[in-house]
Amino acid sequence: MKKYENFSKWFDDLLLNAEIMDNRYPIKGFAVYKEWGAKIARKIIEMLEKKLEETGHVPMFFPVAISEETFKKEAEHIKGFTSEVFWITHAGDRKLKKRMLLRPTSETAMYPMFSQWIRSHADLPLKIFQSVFVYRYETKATRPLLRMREFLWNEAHTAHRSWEEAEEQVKEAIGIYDEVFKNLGLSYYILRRPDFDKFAGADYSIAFDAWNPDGRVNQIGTVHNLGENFSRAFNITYEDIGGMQRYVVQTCYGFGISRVIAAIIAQHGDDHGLVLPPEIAPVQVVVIPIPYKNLEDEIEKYSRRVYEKIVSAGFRTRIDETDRTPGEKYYYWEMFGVPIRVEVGPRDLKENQVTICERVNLERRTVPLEEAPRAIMEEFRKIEKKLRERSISTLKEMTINARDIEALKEAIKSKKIARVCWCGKIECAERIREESGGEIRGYRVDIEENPEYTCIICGKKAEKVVYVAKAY
RNA sequence: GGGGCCGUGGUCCAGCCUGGUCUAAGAUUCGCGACUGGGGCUCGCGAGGUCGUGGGUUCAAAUCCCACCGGCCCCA
Repeated sequence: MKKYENFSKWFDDLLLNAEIMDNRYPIKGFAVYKEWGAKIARKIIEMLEKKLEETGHVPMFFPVAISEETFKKEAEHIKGFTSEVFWITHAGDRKLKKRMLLRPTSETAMYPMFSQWIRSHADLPLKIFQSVFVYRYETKATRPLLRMREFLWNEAHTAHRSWEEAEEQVKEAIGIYDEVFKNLGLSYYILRRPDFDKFAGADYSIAFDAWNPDGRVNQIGTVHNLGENFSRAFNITYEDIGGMQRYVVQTCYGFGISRVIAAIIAQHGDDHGLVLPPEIAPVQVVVIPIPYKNLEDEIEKYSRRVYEKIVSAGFRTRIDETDRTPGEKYYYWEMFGVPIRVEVGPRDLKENQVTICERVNLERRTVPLEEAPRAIMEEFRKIEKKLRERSISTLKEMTINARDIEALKEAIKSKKIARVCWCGKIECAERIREESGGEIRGYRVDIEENPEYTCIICGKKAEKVVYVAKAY
């Protein structure tokens, strides 16, 4: 399996072989999360929800069904989503008088409740989240994990007293996502989307675009400042200290769990299979006994001792005592991305040591059994560092500074992300898309970048440095 | 939105153009046994297929035609 030769096939094969997801479910855009995928998803959710709760967000679960009437309250929002809504129109063989829909996102499920819950400034800020499946009838080609009609995400929704408070909330949200993504070793650009590409109903949107080996960026998270757009539509008001009724200012942000799994696979995986950051690996350490003739019993006994030692140090550990050959087991567990393999053979038995092999570069070293837990912990830190650094340098290599249209076309064609100067006009944005096939994803918000050139299309003064790429 | 390619045991794939020799070949996987054992070893026996679904043409369809479902690629 060659990741950089045929990413699409590599990715699909890996999903199946590593038991992440089985895409053979007979409905387009729907698939099964198998054990490995489900466990990874749960670990990611755990990491994220912990951070959300630490920053004052509370968990809730809202219904999947939304009434048509409620859904239609915010004009821009409907425009953005209506073409991809799944409708509930029948109950048994009776046609419903009032249609319902499956949430494509939960603003319209939540905000009518917000307007009942929020009475005074003392009820603010309100910060809630849920990790749920949402439904969008995608018309473009669906892809497992990357573009599904049912996908798993975490969405948080907040309400505030003022624009300034909401701005602070946007920063906090970006910080939370950035920290979780960084802990997973991912790299990406944090981009403010151009106005024509913002979330339907938002004042502005900021998104996390992760790199992918095929050059198509993967939007793994978005943060929106909704202003008063929804609070006016849903009449969410509070009484301020002076006794005035005011509209709340809202934010919402979505963390694409399915897409984060895709990014982990795509950025860290290699020709041997998955490479998982230790924190989310369902199995962190696998013990492989290497039996030799006439030494089977001793090796078995010793490798169980090794296993007990590692388990009791708190690592998620498995011992592979099947009768396949050691080499087969190496390939097997590498496929599943287990960060550390502990090999236990006659040499180790004799020296009272173990051989540990890390997944990123498949480098081995031997350590005394007593020191194994400490050495494993050390390797975990190194693995995390190596993954992060490798991913960052790939993102750098993938980004091409394109001065003119030819360079832009060449960059997109060769599966890169182009960095270009743009005047801000929509006509020029359209030309960029038509000429190159990539779209403007936005300008960076983590650092300030000043245009070095004029607009790549019209040659007039450039307003922003923007990033252009194909997208999922 | 427009165009093209594809669908055959769990997986990969031959056969299709030129219908009959297909009772569908091979590899892999899986089960049992032996052997081996520090990177996918080897051997024996065995299991596994409504040829995506439905309809049509024909004496005869995996093969030709139509529709649908599913997958992939290119263009917008």
